[in-house]
Amino acid sequence: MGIEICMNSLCKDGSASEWKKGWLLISGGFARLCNKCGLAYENSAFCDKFHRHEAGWRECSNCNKPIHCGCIVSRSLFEYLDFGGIGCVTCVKASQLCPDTENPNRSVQSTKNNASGWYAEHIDGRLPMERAGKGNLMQLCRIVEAGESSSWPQAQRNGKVSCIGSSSQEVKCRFSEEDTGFLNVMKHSSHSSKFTLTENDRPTWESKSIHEPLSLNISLGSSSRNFVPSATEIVEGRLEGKASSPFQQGKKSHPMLPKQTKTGVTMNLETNKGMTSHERIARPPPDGKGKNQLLSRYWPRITDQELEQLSGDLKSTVVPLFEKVLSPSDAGRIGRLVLPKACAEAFLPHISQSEGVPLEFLDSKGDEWTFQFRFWPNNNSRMYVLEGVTPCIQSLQLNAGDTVIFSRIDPGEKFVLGFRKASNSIDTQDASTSAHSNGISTKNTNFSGATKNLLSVCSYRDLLQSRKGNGEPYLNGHLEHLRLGTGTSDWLQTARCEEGTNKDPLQPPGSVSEKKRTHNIGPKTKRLLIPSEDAKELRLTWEEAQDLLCPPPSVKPNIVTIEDQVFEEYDEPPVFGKITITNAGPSGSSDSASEQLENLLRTRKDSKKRKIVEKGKTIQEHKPSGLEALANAAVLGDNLADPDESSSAEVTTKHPRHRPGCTCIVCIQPASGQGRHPPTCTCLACETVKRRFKTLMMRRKKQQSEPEAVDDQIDHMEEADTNGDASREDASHSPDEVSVNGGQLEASEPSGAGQIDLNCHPNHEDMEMDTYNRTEHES
DNA sequence: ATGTTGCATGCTGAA
DNA sequence: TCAGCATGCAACATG
Repeated sequence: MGIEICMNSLCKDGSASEWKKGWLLISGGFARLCNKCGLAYENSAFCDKFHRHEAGWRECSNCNKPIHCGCIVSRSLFEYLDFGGIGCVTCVKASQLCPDTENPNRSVQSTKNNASGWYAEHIDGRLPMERAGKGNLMQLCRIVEAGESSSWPQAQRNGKVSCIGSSSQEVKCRFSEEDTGFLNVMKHSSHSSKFTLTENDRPTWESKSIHEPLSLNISLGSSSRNFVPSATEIVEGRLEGKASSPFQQGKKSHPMLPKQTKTGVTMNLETNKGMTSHERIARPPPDGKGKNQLLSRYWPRITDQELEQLSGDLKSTVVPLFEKVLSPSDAGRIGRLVLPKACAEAFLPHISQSEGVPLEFLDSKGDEWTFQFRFWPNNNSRMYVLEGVTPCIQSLQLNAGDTVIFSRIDPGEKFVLGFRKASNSIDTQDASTSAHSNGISTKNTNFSGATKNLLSVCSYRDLLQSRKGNGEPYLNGHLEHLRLGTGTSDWLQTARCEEGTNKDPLQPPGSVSEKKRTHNIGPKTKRLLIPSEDAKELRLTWEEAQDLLCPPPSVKPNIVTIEDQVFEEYDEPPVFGKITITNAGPSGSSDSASEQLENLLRTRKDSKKRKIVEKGKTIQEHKPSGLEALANAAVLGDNLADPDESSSAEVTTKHPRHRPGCTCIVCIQPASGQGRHPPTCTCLACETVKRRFKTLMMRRKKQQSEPEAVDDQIDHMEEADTNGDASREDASHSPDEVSVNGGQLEASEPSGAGQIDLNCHPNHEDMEMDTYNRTEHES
């Protein structure tokens, strides 16, 4: 260690016998001061004594006490004020603990004077207790004393982390919530005069020592009655365990202070950026029964901006209560949304009868809904549900995995049902277990007519942008497809646009029917993009596979009936690979792939019924096999051509796997247009079928005699074999059934299925020939 | 046949 | 170990 000198640049005394701690250093630790300078610092007279003639002196806006701003020595001795100017800690403290009734116009909304520095230090994990500035310590102590902090449990502190994923961010979030506690403690009870401190105003050790006993029941973001206990409440120790009903408490509530919801983090960001925070914060629940037991997963995660906007637009307080990730059951047609018991008992009216009570909700579009809030007896307990939510869920186009945010309008007894869309299953999972679900809350609540849009998906997009910019990893994969303007107006505009596109809440454009939704709950089934894994799960009947075909653009098909089955006949091979939903039912073809897929799935049921009806009918033997092969080819991808043809096969746009002149069963569909082919028909199709049947029979005989030789081939045709075997085993099936079985595409490895031949796969031929054989014999 | 309702069951995560 | 909750299911209602 080198020679120690007083860190007062005007002193630099290196011979002091006694040393004192000075101000908190940016790099950590404390300034080392000689006894003389240290005493000056302790007496808050350092700048007065040593910096008297330097620039940067300002006066407290309240008491006019001169403070040397910009000096590290005095950084903890003042706060910046919202409306400009600074306030010395004494005045700040006074305004915190006593509602400013004498000077309501003087906002002491504090931002921070040293935000970035400390913040960065926190992020870095360098949080030495001893780094706390003296003024901060004093300030904190006063606050704590005033708030009887000893009675504050720390229960809520555990939820601090959830909102952010990385460790550093956890720290960040932790501070934010703690700060919120602070904010709440310090805040004024009116909009015009409130004072909030942010993390940087706190000594670092606060988070480790004093905060340990601190409770953040007073939550963040909470506003009203339940959220923000007044200083009086704090002093009286009524913060904790006041399990009075929210409604009861509401009567004594304070107007919500939107800005007070800013957390330390938020404040930091805002201070630094001059803009409203987009941080999505897991807000500890407001005061309410059992709030202490509320799992953090239910903490409402709502950005400050959203909350501000909400409150501003509503001209009232919106109190985020809790949120819940919708389960399939919640989002299903049953119309019952299971409420977390703790949340229900904490924030919703107490109900003694199972029938419950109706509760009025405003959804994000401003629509009013009335849900029955009730419970069921369940294991000597209760299970709380909201009944009749289906229309609302539909209106908001919510699905399993999305998050609904329950808020309350204050004053008033109405609830606000916000939501946050889940972008994918990851979100769904995470959202249920941690706070880093980062969907966007999209809420449009039209109350006063001007702006009905409140929290909404759009705001989530906003968040996305801001956070993605920060490289928040947990946002990856979340709503990347969403874009949002950066400002509130954009946000609202977007929300309104969204609203405008959904004039009919019960039938939102692009929304699937209730039935479809019921059967396709969850993000995965809603995805337009079907990854390969999912695609492999797709199983098509030959009829459905038919939908994968469409005529060449310039070709008009002839209608051919073969064995009571109607075919489209093309002079040229059909284009392959596009779902056209040619027989998709009343709606016909759809524009979007998802709708088409849903139509496809929907019609599958009809197809099966049809097959049952048609059971027993004979079918032209080549027909299913060819289509099966097509179906297989459609799903299984490349290299499906016959080995004999694969070498020369060239993918064309008209018929990707069939070269010109291909004689596959599809390409050679009879051109007679006369319908049913007689058994003696010698058309190309029938001749081919017959020829292949003979080939098949020969191959079978050969297989029986040389099973091993065929096994090799089978190994390369696993998928087709499965189908073929199934067909053979189920010889009693009707041709249609056989075709169905054969046509269903197994989720096989592409490599293994790559040998399926559109033209004359032996096993398929086997199958089809079986069918054909039976058919011929039956006829 | 389909939808609704009330409850039971079993899994999961928290204590 | 147990409470909470997602979901199944039977009884009932409705078309």
